[in-house]
Amino acid sequence: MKILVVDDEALLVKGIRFNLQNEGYEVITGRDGLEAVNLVQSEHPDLVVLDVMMPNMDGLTACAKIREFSDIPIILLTAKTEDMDKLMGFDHGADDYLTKPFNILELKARIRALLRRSAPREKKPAANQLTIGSITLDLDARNAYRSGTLADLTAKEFDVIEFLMRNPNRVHSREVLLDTIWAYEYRSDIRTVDVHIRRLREKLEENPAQPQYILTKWGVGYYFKK
Amino acid sequence: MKILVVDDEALLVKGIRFNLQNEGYEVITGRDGLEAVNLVQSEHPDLVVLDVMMPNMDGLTACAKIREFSDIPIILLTAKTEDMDKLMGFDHGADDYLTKPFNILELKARIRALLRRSAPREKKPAANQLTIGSITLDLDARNAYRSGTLADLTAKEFDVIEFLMRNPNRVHSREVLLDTIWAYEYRSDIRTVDVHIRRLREKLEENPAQPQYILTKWGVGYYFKK
DNA sequence: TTCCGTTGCCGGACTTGTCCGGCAGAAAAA
DNA sequence: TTTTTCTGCCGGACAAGTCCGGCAACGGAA
Repeated sequence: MKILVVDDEALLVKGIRFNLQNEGYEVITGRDGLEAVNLVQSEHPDLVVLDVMMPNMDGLTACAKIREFSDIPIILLTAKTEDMDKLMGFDHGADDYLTKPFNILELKARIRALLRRSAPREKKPAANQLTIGSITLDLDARNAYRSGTLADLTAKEFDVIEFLMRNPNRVHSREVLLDTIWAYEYRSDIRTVDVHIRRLREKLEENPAQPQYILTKWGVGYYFKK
Repeated sequence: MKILVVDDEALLVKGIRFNLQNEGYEVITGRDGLEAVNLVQSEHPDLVVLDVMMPNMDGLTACAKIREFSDIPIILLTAKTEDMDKLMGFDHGADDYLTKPFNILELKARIRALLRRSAPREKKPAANQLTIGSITLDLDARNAYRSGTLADLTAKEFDVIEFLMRNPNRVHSREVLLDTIWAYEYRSDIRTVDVHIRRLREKLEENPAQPQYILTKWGVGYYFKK
């Protein structure tokens, strides 16, 4: 998550940056309203924190400008409570307001709440994936993950592990695997399966010598243990 | 727009109700947390204002309960600033927080901001464009931009990149691309896709030799990386 | 004419299949 | 039960095959 912080008080910006980075956000900064608008266009942040009083272009104008082309969440900062009161009477398109000096915990909480609300729209295309134990397949991207880290599988390898994971706890003979995965390609050597199993273990198992998922049924074939 | 206000101080509720109704909102009210949860389920309001200190069930618990079945915007009210500080440290699933006594203008402004964001149901005859990373498509003008500068794509090239960007992070085989993009035109050679991909990379990637968006899944096909 | 979509070709990179020696597990024998 | 035999599995190495990207060129449409 990338956050843009814009204020002409360098010290304040530095403090906010430090705190947000500790929280795991990526932070970019600007000094005035003009910069703010440009940075939103070029950097595509996920949220903007804007001071109201700034040189070049004030925060309210910048806020309106940004709203012309983006629906990104915006938090406005004001120095005085009186300004705040005036602010509240109108709809500037901002999503939240804070009066300086503010509690950094409060800023964090408000950022969290806004991101939580605006985030789900990106997640929507519900990841088409298949997870058993610590192994996950992303069926769209055709990627496999072991404990969250990407394992670089080849096309055939992915075909094999997908078939095994779609039919777990069930032993498949080499013949069956060849027939279904290798399909109508010419029927190759039966040991080919062994090699693919071995490579999958190397890439997906903690300890390939003692696999806990891709198991051998002696004298029969292979299966994926759930 | 229907707003649910829940607080055990009848006078405060009355004041808020009066103000919000003047603003044109429909207002329903409750006295404790249990009622709050039930009313959200039965009345389906568009937003909830919840006091933290209440009999029967406090506001935080009610908030969590509501979050189990609804994504409706929630504003929490606290009596003391100290409570507020504690509140801020955790993520309760609320969207906003206010300390009593508060300016009624501020409450109105926050309600307005939350409803604006959660009601994109009337939205978007606006800019018909599609942006991922530094690549933007203008679907009306059928123009593509790399970091804001126009890339001069041909018709087919635009068709290809549009399809890829509409289905990002998902691998498409050459066959699928030919079937969907070249559709009912006579089925041409499969390598045609390769050439179009190459030209798109030349026009849209910083470094076409090491593309960061238009990627190859070896042995499978191509995909657009988000 | 110029531009665009298509096709063929080639070198290099990557993947897949095969072979083989060694070893582990299962079955048979003691 | 323990020991022996044997079958099947594993892992390394290598060879064959496949795929990809770049280049060049052709034919047709604008």
